[in-house]
Amino acid sequence: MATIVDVAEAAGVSISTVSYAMSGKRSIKADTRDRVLATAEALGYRPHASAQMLAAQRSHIVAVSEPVHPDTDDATHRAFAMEATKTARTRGYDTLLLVDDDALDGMQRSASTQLADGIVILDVDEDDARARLARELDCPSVFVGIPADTEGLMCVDLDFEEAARRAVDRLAASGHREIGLISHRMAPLDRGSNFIHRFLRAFVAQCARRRVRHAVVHPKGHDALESVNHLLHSLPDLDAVVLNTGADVASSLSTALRAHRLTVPREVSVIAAGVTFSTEDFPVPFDTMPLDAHASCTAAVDMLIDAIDGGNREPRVVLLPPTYVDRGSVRPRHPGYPPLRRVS
Amino acid sequence: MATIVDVAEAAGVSISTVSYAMSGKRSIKADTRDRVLATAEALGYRPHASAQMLAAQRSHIVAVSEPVHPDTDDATHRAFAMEATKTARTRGYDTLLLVDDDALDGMQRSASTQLADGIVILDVDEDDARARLARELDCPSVFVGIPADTEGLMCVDLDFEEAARRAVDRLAASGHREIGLISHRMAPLDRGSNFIHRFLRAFVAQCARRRVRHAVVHPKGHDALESVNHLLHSLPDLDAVVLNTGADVASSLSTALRAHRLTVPREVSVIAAGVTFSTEDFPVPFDTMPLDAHASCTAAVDMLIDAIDGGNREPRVVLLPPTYVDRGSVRPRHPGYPPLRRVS
DNA sequence: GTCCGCTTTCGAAGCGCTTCGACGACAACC
DNA sequence: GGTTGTCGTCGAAGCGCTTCGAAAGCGGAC
Repeated sequence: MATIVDVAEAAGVSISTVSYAMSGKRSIKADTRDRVLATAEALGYRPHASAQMLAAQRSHIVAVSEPVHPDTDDATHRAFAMEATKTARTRGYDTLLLVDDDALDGMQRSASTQLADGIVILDVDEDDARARLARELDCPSVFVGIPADTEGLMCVDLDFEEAARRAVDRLAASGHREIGLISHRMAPLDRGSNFIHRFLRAFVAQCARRRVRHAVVHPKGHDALESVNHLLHSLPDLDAVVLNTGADVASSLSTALRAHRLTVPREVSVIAAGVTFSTEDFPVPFDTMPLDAHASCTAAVDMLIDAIDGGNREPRVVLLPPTYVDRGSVRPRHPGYPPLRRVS
Repeated sequence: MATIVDVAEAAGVSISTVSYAMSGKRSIKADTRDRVLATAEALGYRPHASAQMLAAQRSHIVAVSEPVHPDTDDATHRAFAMEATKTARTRGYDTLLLVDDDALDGMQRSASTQLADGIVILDVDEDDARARLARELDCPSVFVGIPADTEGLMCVDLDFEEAARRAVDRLAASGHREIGLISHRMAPLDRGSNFIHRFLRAFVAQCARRRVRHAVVHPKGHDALESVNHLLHSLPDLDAVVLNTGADVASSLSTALRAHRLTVPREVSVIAAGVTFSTEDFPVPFDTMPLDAHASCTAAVDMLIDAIDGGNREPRVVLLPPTYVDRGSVRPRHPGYPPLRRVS
């Protein structure tokens, strides 16, 4: 392995010149710089990561805390880990994976040994032990998700409340009067997964505000049929369904409705909100306000890096506005109702 | 942040004594050691990771290369990443996640900057560019999966060939004469995903050897019905199905068979082989030879660490013998057939 | 009393890089 | 001609740890 000393000798300069030529932190005469870079290239020189970390007091590594629960949705889980890693990489950072058994320990360890410059925290619960730890650590961390107590934290997430409100508003405004929400299963809800609660509360509140009847169901299995049965029991004139659930349940919704002689959007309008999967390939695609792992992770990683490099550790909560993708699964209920203005 | 110097001063010893007390690499008088450790504890001393790496010339980090394809199975993907990380952690190593865009670059980078001590390579294709790169790098790497050319590589995987043979043997030995294989979709197969090929080839060969008729189908959608239709077209007297496919297809198999008035194991025996999901909670659980992410990753990480710390870089291919879990989904075809001896 | 060997501890030399202060050369200015 | 400033480069001091060789202290053998 060639070291900076080898490059310096081969190029006939001092090691500090090599360092500055490579980092660009001081001006170096153009031909010296070119010669140094060419020499480095020729020798296959790659700076030694730990030497660089030690000298620069910066590891260019971020830790990603990603707990796994029995009810974790694999696709979502993976998408967030991957997107966080990708974004970090484009910013010059590598990512260290912290798994659950090790969540608190791992944060503690990577922070106090200064292995990581910062921490991204995924899959946040309403009452999350990692939030308490994050406040103590003097290593910046960003939460992707909003715990109940955000005091002193930096958080980023889709604005689930706004997504719920927009879904209800859009349905109410186009004349729907009985809206069913198919939420997530009880397990993650009980655990306190933050966004399910946020969506649910905002949905219920907005239905009250708009004076539309509503019902909520938490599916048990993978099929939507049981959920649809439940909803129709509470709302015999069900005319809209909002989905904030997994791909399995969502993909079987049309079939489940058909079992009751209901079709989308003729008898029932559907909006999927805050979901990671795409409904594009469904037999009947649904209007969607996606939970975009890429957007969330990019925002989170950028905030983290701004805290590391820019020193901006101001606690704050950033809510990303939902985007409404119209796929024609919402149809006005009253004949002659003015055509909908396309939102977004 | 307390450093080793702070601990040394507070404990009234030299820094080398602190170092040895903590690492145990030289004997230190018991009461000195205790005093040092107590002081370190009291000061909240954690050795600085990069300083340790630099001095010891060892990062205690392994990189995990995990490409993502459009056809990647999320659950499997996640299980392997998590298990690799967990095992590494129990051995004192952290894991760096290398995502696809960055697969070759990432390996190159983490190896040549000595950021990683070794590399675990997941989701291996038959013709994998990472295999070529691994041969050049002087950083040890272990493949979880077997590429076509294993020259100079260290590889670990479930013995898919043996799993296929055992499935066929067991079915043939209990009188089955028409075995259908539901394999994976075409996409990963075309891409060259190594284990699908290995299973497939061994299955076909063993059917020929045992003189049983066979047919193979690659499902298109998530439902098994279409695959069952195909199999029944080729094998009207289908009496057994071997599954080497995803959870979606597998979970709908019983229903799909029922559509043809076939039940498991009455008319059709079923064995799932080389699968990551459990069939335990299926309405009809299937006999399974699981692809155990934990076992594979443990073997791989241990092999890697033996290469790093033990210096054992001998190229080799380790095939993990399949375990047969009997759940009663295989029933002898001929009345009076001697009861099966439990394999496994 | 001397020498040997053992245990326990220390000092110092790195590991490979970054970065600060300084220095030499040269041009510009009064 | 001296002063000032700028540019390009160098030397050396770290960053916080590991590890090697050696020294100090001590008991036992001769």
